[in-house]
Amino acid sequence: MSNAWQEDVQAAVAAGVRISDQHIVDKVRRAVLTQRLPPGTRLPEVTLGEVFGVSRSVVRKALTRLAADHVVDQRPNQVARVRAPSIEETRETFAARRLVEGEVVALLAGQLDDGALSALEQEAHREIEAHQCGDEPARIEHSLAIHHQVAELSPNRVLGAMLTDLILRTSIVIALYKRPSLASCYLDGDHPRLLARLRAGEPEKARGVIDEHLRALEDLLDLGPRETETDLMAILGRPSPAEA
Amino acid sequence: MSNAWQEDVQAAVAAGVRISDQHIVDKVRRAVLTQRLPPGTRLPEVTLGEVFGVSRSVVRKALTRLAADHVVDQRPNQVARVRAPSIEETRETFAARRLVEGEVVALLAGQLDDGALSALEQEAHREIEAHQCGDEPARIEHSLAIHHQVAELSPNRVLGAMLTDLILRTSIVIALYKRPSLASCYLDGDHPRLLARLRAGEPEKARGVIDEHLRALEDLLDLGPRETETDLMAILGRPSPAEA
DNA sequence: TGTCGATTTATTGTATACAACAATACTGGC
DNA sequence: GCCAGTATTGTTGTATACAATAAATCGACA
Repeated sequence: MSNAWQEDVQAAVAAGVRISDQHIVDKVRRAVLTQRLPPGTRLPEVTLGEVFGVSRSVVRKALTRLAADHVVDQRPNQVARVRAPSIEETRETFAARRLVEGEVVALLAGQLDDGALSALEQEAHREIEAHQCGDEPARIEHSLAIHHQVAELSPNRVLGAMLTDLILRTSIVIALYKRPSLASCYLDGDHPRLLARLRAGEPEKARGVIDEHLRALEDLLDLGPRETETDLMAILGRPSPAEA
Repeated sequence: MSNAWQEDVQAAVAAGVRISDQHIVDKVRRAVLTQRLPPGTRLPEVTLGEVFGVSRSVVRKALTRLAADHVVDQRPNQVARVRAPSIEETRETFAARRLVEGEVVALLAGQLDDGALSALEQEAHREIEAHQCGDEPARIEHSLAIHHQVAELSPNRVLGAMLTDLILRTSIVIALYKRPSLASCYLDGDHPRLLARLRAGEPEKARGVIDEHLRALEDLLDLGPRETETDLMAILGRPSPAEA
């Protein structure tokens, strides 16, 4: 029950930081992203309230927003749970992200000033460093930072917001379906290649790089037919897999 | 203050229909869509609660969800208001919808069974009838039904949900920025053309039809430079337009 | 008369109490 | 030992009370 998670929060509370629903949303999102809160985890309102030192009112608002962000499942009269997207939805999420992020980088190609480009290149460089050091959490951090900045920089803010959402959802399912054998989902050179296209102002090439990048990422996941265990269950005619 | 709107709600309450946050969300969404609730309208929690016969708790949840749907603006310590997207955001929303709906219809081309296709064609036919009768509300209803069904039928559910959101947002800004001189935003033959492409199984043609359709729709709006009045205000150096 | 300031009002933020519902555990019968 | 029915517990749904904040109003003063 008691995660290392609670310590951060209690420290924040002790420091007098104002805990609002936004903070809870951020904390939970981050915890889900880093798999400290694995899919299916129950998130009772009172428990969350105790953890954050607020009442259910605040927690409820946070949960509603997290549900809108597809991070948790909120069903009537039932405890909220961390969402566990199906394999099918995972594929669809990747397809959607290819479409949206492809368009965003195409729009961005040749339109970025040197400052933004440099910041991106710095993140890419740090990602490589982190990977060489074997520091996977840091590597993920920098990789996410690149995509996140791309979303932020999108000239089309509507698409940018949609991309932010899709990056979050993709990250969740990557954590969920990553092949255990793989130490990392690092794809060598993809990010520098993308940035080179952006700098060179080649929209379609940039779109192509992103498309390949995301396809390669998806291929790294274990999205094949279910494992033997669950397959047997299905064959034996279990009424409902209880899996969204 | 008292709209015809309230009557429906009070009738529903009298009929013993269970009013939940979902109902409020639907009602407000619909009212915004049909411009019975024009952009900028204040939506105080107590007032809404009285109208629907529920307490603020329920209203708050509904407002939070409506904010997530980009229908209302919910800022801290401030009364929620019906969102008034800017002209820039309007253009971006249309661009996003062209991208997403284009992809969806491309995925759909040649993949629909006759039942779904027939249902769509019936809506298109009824739209034409309504237009010929001069019944604009009905025409909008049928037009929306077509796009809505396309979103529902999307093999990629993630894209489908995104499209549903974009259809709503587009409808809002159409109502907002429609040229007053125009009686209707009807585009002759576009929908039948789309359905023909879907039936024929021509993905790229279908994408092209949607793209043109949405561009034509956008061109029907008054998205030019601001009017003289507001322009003067800007020139005179008003500190902040206070308009999201 | 116009503007600044204080007071009042309107509205949201938060906590809490109770009701309704779901899931679980327990007990009695078979 | 197993199943059904019931009691209990856990959890969410809703309403309400009070605190905190923002907006509006009014009044004093220049």
